[in-house]
Amino acid sequence: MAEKSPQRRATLRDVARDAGVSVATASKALNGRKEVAEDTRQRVREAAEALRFTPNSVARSLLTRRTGTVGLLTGDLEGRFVIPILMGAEDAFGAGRNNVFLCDARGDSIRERYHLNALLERRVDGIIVVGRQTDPRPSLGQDLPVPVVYAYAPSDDPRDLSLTPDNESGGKIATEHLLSLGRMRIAHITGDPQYVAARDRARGFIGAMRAAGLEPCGQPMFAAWTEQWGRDAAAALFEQYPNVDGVVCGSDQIARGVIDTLRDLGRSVPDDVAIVSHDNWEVLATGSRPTLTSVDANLQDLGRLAARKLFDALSGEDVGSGVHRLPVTLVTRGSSVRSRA
Amino acid sequence: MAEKSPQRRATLRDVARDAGVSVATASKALNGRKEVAEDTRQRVREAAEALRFTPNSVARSLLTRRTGTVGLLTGDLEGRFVIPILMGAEDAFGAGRNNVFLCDARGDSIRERYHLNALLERRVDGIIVVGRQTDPRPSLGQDLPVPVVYAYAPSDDPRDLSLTPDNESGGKIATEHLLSLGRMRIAHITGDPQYVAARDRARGFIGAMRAAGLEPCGQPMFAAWTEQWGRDAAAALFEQYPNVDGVVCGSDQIARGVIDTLRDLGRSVPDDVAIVSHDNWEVLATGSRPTLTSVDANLQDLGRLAARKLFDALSGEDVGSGVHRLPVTLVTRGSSVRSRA
DNA sequence: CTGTTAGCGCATTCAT
DNA sequence: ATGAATGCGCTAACAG
Repeated sequence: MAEKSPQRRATLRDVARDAGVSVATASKALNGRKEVAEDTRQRVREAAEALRFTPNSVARSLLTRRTGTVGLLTGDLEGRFVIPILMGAEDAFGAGRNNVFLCDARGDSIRERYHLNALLERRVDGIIVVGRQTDPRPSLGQDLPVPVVYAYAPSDDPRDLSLTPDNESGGKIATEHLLSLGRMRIAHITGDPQYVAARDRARGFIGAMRAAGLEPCGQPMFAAWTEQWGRDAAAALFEQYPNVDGVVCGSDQIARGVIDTLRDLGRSVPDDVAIVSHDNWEVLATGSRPTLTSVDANLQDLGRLAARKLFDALSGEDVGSGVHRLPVTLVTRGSSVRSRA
Repeated sequence: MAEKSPQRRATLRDVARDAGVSVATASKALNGRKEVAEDTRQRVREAAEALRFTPNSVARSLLTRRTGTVGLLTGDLEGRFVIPILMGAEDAFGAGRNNVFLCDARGDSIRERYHLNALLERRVDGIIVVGRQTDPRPSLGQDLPVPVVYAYAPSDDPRDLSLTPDNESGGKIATEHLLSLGRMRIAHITGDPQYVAARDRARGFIGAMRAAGLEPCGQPMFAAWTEQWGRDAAAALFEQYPNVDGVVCGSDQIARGVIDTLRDLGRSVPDDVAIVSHDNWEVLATGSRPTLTSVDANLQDLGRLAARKLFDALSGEDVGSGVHRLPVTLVTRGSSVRSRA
């Protein structure tokens, strides 16, 4: 591994000394300020290079009262939805001079409080709170000294700014897609009814059906976000409604299960039954046979936007407030439209 | 969202003033130093509370030359393997007073250099480099002023400390598991031969077969880490060797594909053919029918260990060097042993 | 036990 | 164009 440097790292003073100038001048030279002679600047640069000088941003922060850091407070990293958001945020920051502190509270509110405090002590310029469900979560409060943006899981306080995917619209476009393909006997199999996401999507589904003047085939079937439930639900569904020709699934896992059962039943996807699902989880959607048409929540964009909102806030603008529902997109694949192979 | 605090945040001086003591005393009081009268301490605490004082760790860092931060430099966050490692590291740090800077270089070495520099400017106490493959990656160099640990992807410089899963042993225990079940006609279907991981596992497989005095059914089949390849390879395999009774798969995705084809062929898993795979990717392994027996790389442990090694280095110990191959574990499920349901 | 003094490394006045 | 001085907020050494 890398050697532990035997002596102190070079400071601006060392550079100044070697370049034969004052610290002030050295500072100006390295920071590209105009009021410095070109040759002086060059000398300073060379001295800095020779000493492998790395400016100490800790000292700078102390002075400027800006650390250029942002805290990312998440409930759990396992969460499939946290990562893309995190990537989006990291992406937006990575381009600039900011860095992200990652804090995983492991779903424990005590630990969250603890991490929040740590972030505040570190003088982060702002905080993004990322939840793993779209259910509202407790606000961190209004009296924080830094701006906060909530991503995925909205805050339960409308004074906060929250960004979350528009799941109702997701259920809608999924259903409209099937309708546009001429399917008319459509059912909805989805996950845990405790999740707002499940209920939102179901609402979108029903709304789209009504708007088309059609009745859904049975009530939306709620249970779990698993392949197993997809298999079981599909078996029950096709027993009761053998002529269903389209299924909107609440998740890719459920869709995989549904397709599995349909194969057992000898029904062709998409010819006999077209399937649309949610989440567009790459590994599930593209590994499936046929591949899955799925609604993508564009989480990376959501993360980017969250970061951008924070930037705006840092430059003095108001962050805004309320829950913003961000657009989702349909990704069409083989489970709804037969690919010409 | 949270208000931007109108005025400066309270400083230790404010606290000292309100408590009627000097800054030094206030500092000692809050830091729990012995040389302070209990009632004084109490007064200071109350003043701090009243002012909602949050110590500025930036100032403290400047003085102590320790930031209590660690950089986590990763190639790409999408990577399925990065997250658990990251969780492990965050876990190990989260317990203490440390925080993690997350940097995603997006697979770009320029950006990696850029991030590395940023981390150094921020005076992180150490760095963990996480790659997405077990193939060796370029060292960051020996002349860094902070300790570095490489996780998952080992450094190509033996002077660095690298932690990576023992994939050869993974191939071995997977195979031995099938052998212990009495299977004797075993084949190996795996991923991209460019990956060291694929070759290592294959070596483990062959070694275990030889050790048992058996010949593998055909050469290990290399191609891609996808379900599609699993399906295709299985079809080819069982055409040529219809009596295969066990398959070691290079990944859970491949295993899913293999099982898919076996169902088409009317072969029962695990009765006719037992399957073992690698990665133990929860969503794939438990969603499968039957569920997948899979080799888990214990990546979270790996991340934790990496963090711990860094700690040791920070306390002056030598980090050590060389590539350390960490133990992997077999998780037994329904694809190799019929569950009594 | 408490207060005074002295920086940590840097960017910014304000002189020169 | 350059440099001396100041202080960001805190802790450590020392003196009382």
